[in-house]
Amino acid sequence: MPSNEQGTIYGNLHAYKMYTRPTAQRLFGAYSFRKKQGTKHHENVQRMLEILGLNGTLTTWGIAKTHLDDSSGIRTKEKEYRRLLLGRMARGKHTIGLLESGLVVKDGKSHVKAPADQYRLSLHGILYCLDVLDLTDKQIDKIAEKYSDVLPMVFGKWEYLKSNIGNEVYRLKNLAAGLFMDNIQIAKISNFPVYELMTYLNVKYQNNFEQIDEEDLANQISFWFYTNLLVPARFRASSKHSSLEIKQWKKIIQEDKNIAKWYYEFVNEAIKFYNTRFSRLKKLEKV
DNA sequence: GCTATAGGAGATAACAAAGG
DNA sequence: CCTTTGTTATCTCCTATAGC
Repeated sequence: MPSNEQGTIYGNLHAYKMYTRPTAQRLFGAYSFRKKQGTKHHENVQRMLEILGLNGTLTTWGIAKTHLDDSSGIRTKEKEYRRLLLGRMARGKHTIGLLESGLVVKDGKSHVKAPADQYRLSLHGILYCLDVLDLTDKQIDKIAEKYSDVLPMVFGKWEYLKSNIGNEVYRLKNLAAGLFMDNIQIAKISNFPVYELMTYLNVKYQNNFEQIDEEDLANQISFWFYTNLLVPARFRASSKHSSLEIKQWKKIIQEDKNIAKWYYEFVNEAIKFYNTRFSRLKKLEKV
C-alpha cells in the first residue's frame, strides 16, 4: 500500500542510477534545453522543473504565476503544467508525467481557494536537475535554500558547508551524474576507509531498491556526500589536491553537533557490520 | 508520408473570497 | 444578497510535429 500521499514511488540511489535517471533522460532530455538539442517537450518539462527547483513547493497555478501575470494567460499555462505533471491519456494510451516518473512529488495542499495539490521536486528530481539543467552555482544555492528541509543534512547546512569547503559543495553534481560508490578504485585512493564506508552505505539501503522513504533517501544521499568529500575530485591516486585533508574534514563534522551525532552513528553502524563479519571470518580459520 | 505523441483551446464544474 | 474574479480540476476534440 502506498504509504505516501506523495503520489509517487521511488527507490534508493541505486534505483536512481539504474532506472530513474536513464528513464528521465530518455523522456525529458539528457542535456539542458539551452543547448538546443532536445525536443520542445524536453524544454517544457525542464523549464517547469527549474521553476519548481528555484521556487520550492507550488500549485500548478503558482507555477504559471511565477512568469505570467494576467489570469487568462495563467489559466492556459497551468493546464499545460498539470498535463506535464500528471501525464496524459490519449487513444487509450497513457503517457507518463513527472509524478509517475518520480521526479516530482505532491507536498500538501493549498487552501487559498478550493483545496489544491501542491508540488515540488523529489530528491530524484533534484538530482536530475543538478545533472541535466546546467545550473549556475547561484541557482544551486537557491535550490538548497528552498529544499533545506527535504535534504536537511546537506541543504540545511549549505551555508555552513560553503563557508568551510567553498566550491566543494557542488560535488553533489557527481552523485546526480550517477557516479556512485560501486567503485573499487576508491579503496586505493585514501588511507581513510572511504571504500568501506561507501560499501556499507550500499548495504544499509540495499532493500530499498523498489521503494524508500524520503527521509531514508535523504540520509543515503547525505552520507554519500560527506563520505565522498574524502575522495579526490580527479580520480587519480597521484593527484592529492582537491580532496579534503582528513583534519579539515573532521573539523567540519565535529564542529556541528547535529552532523557529528548523525554521521558517527552511521560510522558506528558500519564498524559493527564489519566487526560481525570479521569475527565470523576468524571463526572459519579454526574449523 | 504515417503514426504516435505533444500542443492548443474550448466546455464544464466546483468553490472561495472580494466587491457591489 | 448576488455577481465577479481567481483557482483548481477534468474531459474532449482538433492540429502540429517529431521520429520512424
